[in-house]
Amino acid sequence: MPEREDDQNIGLLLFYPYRAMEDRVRARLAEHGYEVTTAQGRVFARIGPDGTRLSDLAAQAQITKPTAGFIVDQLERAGLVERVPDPTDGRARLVVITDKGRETIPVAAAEVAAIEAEWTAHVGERRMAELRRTLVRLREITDPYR
Amino acid sequence: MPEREDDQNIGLLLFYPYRAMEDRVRARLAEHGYEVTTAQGRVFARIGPDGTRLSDLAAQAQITKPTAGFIVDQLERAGLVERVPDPTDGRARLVVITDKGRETIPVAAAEVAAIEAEWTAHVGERRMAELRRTLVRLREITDPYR
DNA sequence: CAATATGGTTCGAGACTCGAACTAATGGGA
DNA sequence: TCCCATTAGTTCGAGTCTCGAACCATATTG
Repeated sequence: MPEREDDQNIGLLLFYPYRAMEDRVRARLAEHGYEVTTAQGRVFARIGPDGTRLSDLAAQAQITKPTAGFIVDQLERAGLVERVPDPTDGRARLVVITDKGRETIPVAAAEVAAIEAEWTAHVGERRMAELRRTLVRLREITDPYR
Repeated sequence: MPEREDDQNIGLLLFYPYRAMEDRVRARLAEHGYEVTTAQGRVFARIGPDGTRLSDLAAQAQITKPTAGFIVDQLERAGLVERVPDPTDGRARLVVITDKGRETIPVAAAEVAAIEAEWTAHVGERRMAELRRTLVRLREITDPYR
């Protein structure tokens, strides 16, 4: 993303807090014994409550099916997810979160909440609420899925 | 970054527009014959007007020195940057943008401007200005450098 | 029931990243 | 002046991430 001149480039500005959050959530999970890489986290975070197909994970994370399969293999070896047959389609399998995988969710959520609290303390309630609203709006035109 | 429940997780929300921008800038550069990968772009974007040391690039991009060296090797082979001796320190070298490398800047800047215009059209002037202000504030506590 | 489409996997290769160990030059003291 | 801890950068080996192309199995369509 070459681009210079006054680092107020909004792309970079979006990146800093995103990276900070991702790094801290990963660090927190590691403290609790869950060694999850960035790539694994991005896939894992997109698994729905009732499981999600590999193709859907790939589409939403904007990675190819082989890449998604590679990541799911790792998550499966780590015991965080498993592949079960999709009852509605014999070709498909659903990637579902295991009980062990589910344990990570409150840990991650707590860290996210802590970070959001810090950010709110720094910029104020109003700005944080506004930030969230604007990002939700932007998602409408920047996230091809949903 | 495992975390679910209501995709209003602000980490993800930051990520969507960031990714959209990065992808489009890269695509635009490719159209103009500049094949720059994500990793290369992130390093290139941090080279200052008078050149920057490898260690500084690594620190700012939060990658290790070997990784930064690997990327700079590629950019150098592509003719976009070169390493020149640092006149103030015999151990160091400055990574500087070549004339060819400089040609990419207006191309990327134009695409960034176009995207910002689209975003502004979608959320409004006021919200965009507010978004930028808030992100600048957040950078103060999420970017260890600067 | 053939033809096409869809869900996933396998294969081979390239890009990215790191930690550890190393070389070269700097900058303080004794 | 000379030694040595520090800093800038590279080399090495290994592991992770990513993709395109080719492939298999099951659905779906006409």
